[in-house]
Formats: sequence, C-alpha cells, structure tokens
Amino acid sequence: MQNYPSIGKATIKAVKKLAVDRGYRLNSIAASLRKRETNNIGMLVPWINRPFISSLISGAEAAARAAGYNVLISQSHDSHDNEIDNVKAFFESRICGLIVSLAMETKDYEHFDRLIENGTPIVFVDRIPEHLDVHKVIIDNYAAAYKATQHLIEQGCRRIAHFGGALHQTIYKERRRGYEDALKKHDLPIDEEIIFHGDVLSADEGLKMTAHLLNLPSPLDGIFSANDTAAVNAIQYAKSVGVSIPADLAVIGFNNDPICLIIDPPLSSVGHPAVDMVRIAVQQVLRIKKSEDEVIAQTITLKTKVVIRTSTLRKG
Amino acid sequence: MQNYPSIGKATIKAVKKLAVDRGYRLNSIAASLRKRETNNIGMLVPWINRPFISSLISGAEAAARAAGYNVLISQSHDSHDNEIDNVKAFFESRICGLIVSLAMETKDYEHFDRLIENGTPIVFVDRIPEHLDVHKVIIDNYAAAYKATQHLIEQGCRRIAHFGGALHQTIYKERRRGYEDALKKHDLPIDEEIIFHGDVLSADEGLKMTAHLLNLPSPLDGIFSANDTAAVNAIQYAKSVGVSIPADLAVIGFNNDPICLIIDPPLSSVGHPAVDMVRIAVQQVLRIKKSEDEVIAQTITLKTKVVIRTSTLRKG
DNA sequence: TTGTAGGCGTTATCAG
DNA sequence: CTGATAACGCCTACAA
Repeated sequence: MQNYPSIGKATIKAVKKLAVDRGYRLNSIAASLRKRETNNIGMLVPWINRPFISSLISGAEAAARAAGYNVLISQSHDSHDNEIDNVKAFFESRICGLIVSLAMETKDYEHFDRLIENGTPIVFVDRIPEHLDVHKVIIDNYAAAYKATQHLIEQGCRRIAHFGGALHQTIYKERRRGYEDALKKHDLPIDEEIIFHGDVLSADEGLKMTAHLLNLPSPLDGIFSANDTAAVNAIQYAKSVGVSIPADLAVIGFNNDPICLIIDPPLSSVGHPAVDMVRIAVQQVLRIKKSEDEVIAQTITLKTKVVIRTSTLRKG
Repeated sequence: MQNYPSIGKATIKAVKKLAVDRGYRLNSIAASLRKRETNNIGMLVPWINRPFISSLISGAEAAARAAGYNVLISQSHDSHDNEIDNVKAFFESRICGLIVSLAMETKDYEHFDRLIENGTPIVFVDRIPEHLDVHKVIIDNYAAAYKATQHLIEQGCRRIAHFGGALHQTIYKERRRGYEDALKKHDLPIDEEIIFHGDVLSADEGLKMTAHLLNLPSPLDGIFSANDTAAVNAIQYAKSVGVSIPADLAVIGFNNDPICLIIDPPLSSVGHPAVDMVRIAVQQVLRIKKSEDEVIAQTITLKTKVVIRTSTLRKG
C-alpha cells in the first residue's frame, strides 16, 4: 500500500474517515485557545439543591447541551462574598456566557463589571439587579403577588400576613408591592406588624414567623408567602396548634414546588416557569454572543399562573 | 520614570503585581492544551432535579471548587442512549475525571471503555455497575434494606410489601435481598405478589402499586419502598381510601428526602449520605488522577441509618 | 540561578 | 480555491 504513486481524493477522504472512526477527536481546547473562547456557559445560583433551582439547572443543562455547550455550575449559598469569588473563578476560566440568579445578600453588582467589560454575555434570571442595564429574564412578580393576594381576598380573607425575602431583592420588593396593592384595592389595611422579610425564607423562619403571628391579639385569616418552604411550615405549625387550614387560615405559597402536593392540605402556589425561564436565558446568551454589535439590554417577562389547591379554598 | 537605568527586583515585582491587579489572568486553556488535561470533572446523573441527586451535585460542586476544579453536569434522564451520548460528549470535551450514577436502563457499560482506556479516572456512585472492576462509592444497600424491613417487623408488621426499581441495578437487587433476608430471618413468607419493581419508581407508580396492593384479598400491614417518592404516594393513596398510617399500614421509604417531613404522618426512611458519598468520589477522582501508576479499583461502602418517624411507629 | 526556544492542536491569514 | 505558516499562551527542557 505504501508505494502507490497517485493517491486519489477518494483515498484521502477514506483516510480521514478512518481517522475519525479510530479515536480521533477534535481538540476543543486547542480550538478554544486559538479562537479565544470556550464552549462553557457558567451558571451561578444561590443553591443547587432546591426544587426551583434544580429545575433551572436541569433546563439549562438540557438547552445548553442541545446547542453544543457545557454548563459549569456554582453556588453562592446566598452569600455575597461567595458570589464574588465564583464570578471571579468563572471569569478566569473564560466562560463564554453566564446565567446568574443573585445571592440573597447581594446589593451591589461591581463584581460583574470585568465580565461585562470583557464582552461576555450575561443574562440574569429571577433574582436580578433592578437598576442595572443588563439582560434579564424574570416573571411578573408584582402581578403574581397581586393575583395570589386577591385570590385570598376573594376567598374571604380580611387579615393577610406576608412572608417575603430581603427587600433589596427586586423579586421580594415586587411581591410585597403586589400584595399591598391588592389589599389597597380591596380597602384592606396594610399592617406592618404582619409583614415579615426573612433572611433566606427557610423552613425554620416560616415556623417562627407563624408562631409569632398566631400569638398576636388580632387573629389572621390568610398568609401569602414568597416561597413554598415557609408556607408549608406555616401550615404545619398552624395545624400543630389546632388552627384549621383553610377554614381558620388560608395559605398560599410561591414557586409551586413538589411539596405543594405532599402537604396536607395541598398548598396553593404561584407556578414558576423555571424551565422556560432558563431556556430563554440560554437562547439569549447564545444570541448575544453571536451578534456582532452590542445587543441592547432587554428584559423578558414571563407570565405566571396561580395554582389553586385546598389550602386556600374556603368557598365553593 | 522612563530612563531609570537599573531596575531593581522590587520594581519588577511591583510591575508583576500591577499586571495582576490589572486584568491579567492565567490562561487555563493554554495550560490545558500544554498539559493535555483540563480542570473539569464531569458528573453524569439520571436527573438533576431530584432531591437526592441535587444534593449529590451540590456536594460535588463544593468539593471540586474547593480543590480548584469545575464540575460539568449532564443528565441521562434514566435513558441508556442519552447516557452513551453524554459519556461521548464528556470524552470529547476532555474531562479530567468523571463521576457517574447510572441510568435506570443501563445494563452494559461499554460506553465507558474509551474513557477507561484513556486513563481518565471514573468513580461510580450509588447506581454502579456491579461486576465491573471500577472505583465505586456506595452505601450498604443490603444492610439498609434489612434494617428497614426489620424495623417494620419489630413494629408488628407481618405482611410487608416492597417497591423496588429495575432489578438489573445492583442497588435495587441488594435492597430486595435485604428485604427478603429480613423476612426469612423472622420466619415470614416471601410473596412475589406483593413485590414490585417499577420502571422509575415515580409518584404515579407508587400510587398504582398501592392501589393494587390494597385491593388484594389478604391485607398488608407494611410497605418498604426503595425511594421516598413512591412511599409518600403510597401514604397519600392509603389515607384517601381510609387506611390509617401507621396503625393499619406502616410505611418506610429510602433516601430521607425533605418530603419525609412534609407528609403526614412524617415518613420513616433510610438516611442517604449523599454529600459524604460525592465528597469521597471527588477525592477519589483526584487521588487516582495524581497517582502515577494504576490505582487498584476499590469500593468504598458508607453506612446508613434508619430514620424512624411516625409512619412506622406502631408501638411505644 | 535565570533566561529562552519549542511545541501542544487548532484556526486564521496570506500567498500561490 | 487550495495549501502552507504563524500565532493563541503556557509549560518544559535545556542552555548560559
């Protein structure tokens, strides 16, 4: 085979094909070095092991892989310092795009500057920096909270407490605003005494807030919680002290986590389109990356739906 | 400043420091190309958005990042074909190590061969290939199932059903073996009629198996389920048809997912040391990688503890 | 000790 | 349009 004089194109092709069939694999590292960009999309979230966020990650992984990209995960544990470290690590590892949901603590956003200056596409999802001119994919938290609160009012609730998160986070500010506006709209008073803003809205916080509320002189008849974890623990505590759900106290949560169907009675909640949200975020990252010139920062707002279950059904 | 003749070492250091302070960053891609290996550990799991697995991922991310590595995630969705594709993608992206928990469907393991030949460290966790001589981190499924079943027997159960997963997966085979041996040990009969092996042990499967069981002529008094999802749905169905838990039917699950504390009554379960498991797996990957010569494949077995809650407490 | 040349495997560029 | 060549930035090895 060695001395054949003229090697035809067909042969060359066959050789190449063979090379591929044998273990040849394109070295994407060399390609990255030469092209000065990787195939890795970073994803920075507060926690990995929470139902809403693990759905975000699951969706991101699927969307990214389908487009030929990897997803690098890191978690801030809701700490601002961790977030800074993780962003730096992503910057140094030269991710080609970043999807972020902010740590509860985060109030300033300078740690993203280098990445932004560098031209790396960043898309914020869910927990976003309100006043920064960046790409965002969010839900209409105001409308969702308004609808959830209104639903409680329609079910006959007249004194509704609210469990929120850190107020500097837009999503919690907006949820509170929606809650307050729904009360106002129905001529119900806003009472600071029954509005809480937890540090992380944990199960434990939910329990403590509920214990406090149920000890107040004027009785509650509703709770709108900004997550399901706190709402579920509110139900558990209330039941444990003989408060009947929803007859005495109607409770609605947020996110529509799987636990909504486990708790008794099943928990009404605001459905969160996590998978749609992150699929769009991945698309945005890739679109921004591909486009030659600067893409104007845009905010994409997704609709939500209140999912009504027994925990709020006091009528028909 | 320009014409200073002799530039001292201090100055040079200062210059270097400045370079770092300005945007200089080590290019890990160039380093990877040169060293012929990346800093990315692949992680292949059936699903991302399940409590047990999202804890695995969370632990892996933390352990890997602490050691200076990234984690690349992909999910097989319990499909063998997806698993093959994902392993191939990892191979081509030149991960420096891989942590795998097998897809429910997977019965053969040839798709890992190229990675193994290539010398890439692979550590299997939880759902492992039984007869392959590879690195594994597992729990003692046999002992866990034995203890869980024995606990039911001690609580007075005499006719205990079992919900398992695909029998070609060692973990489910071992859990069944532990269940059967505990029955035998206490001179209880093994009845194939009340032993099920679901495709994925979903909520829906749990419900259907329970409905079937409760329609059998001879009544059950216990269920040992190989996961919590099916166990929780068993409880919900049983309650819905007036079967009292645990008085009529004691139920114990597996994994100790957060839903164990949400369901009423709280679900007894086998605690799964997911975070320890994956932390060890990351350590193993790095250890194998560093060691010059071939490391003998070893299996690390972690202990489990039965977490007893109301769903099985029929005595004292 | 300190300094420098070469090559990792691509891709972009430029010459033919 | 095809084909050769340099450069991406780091690490290793060898020379001074």
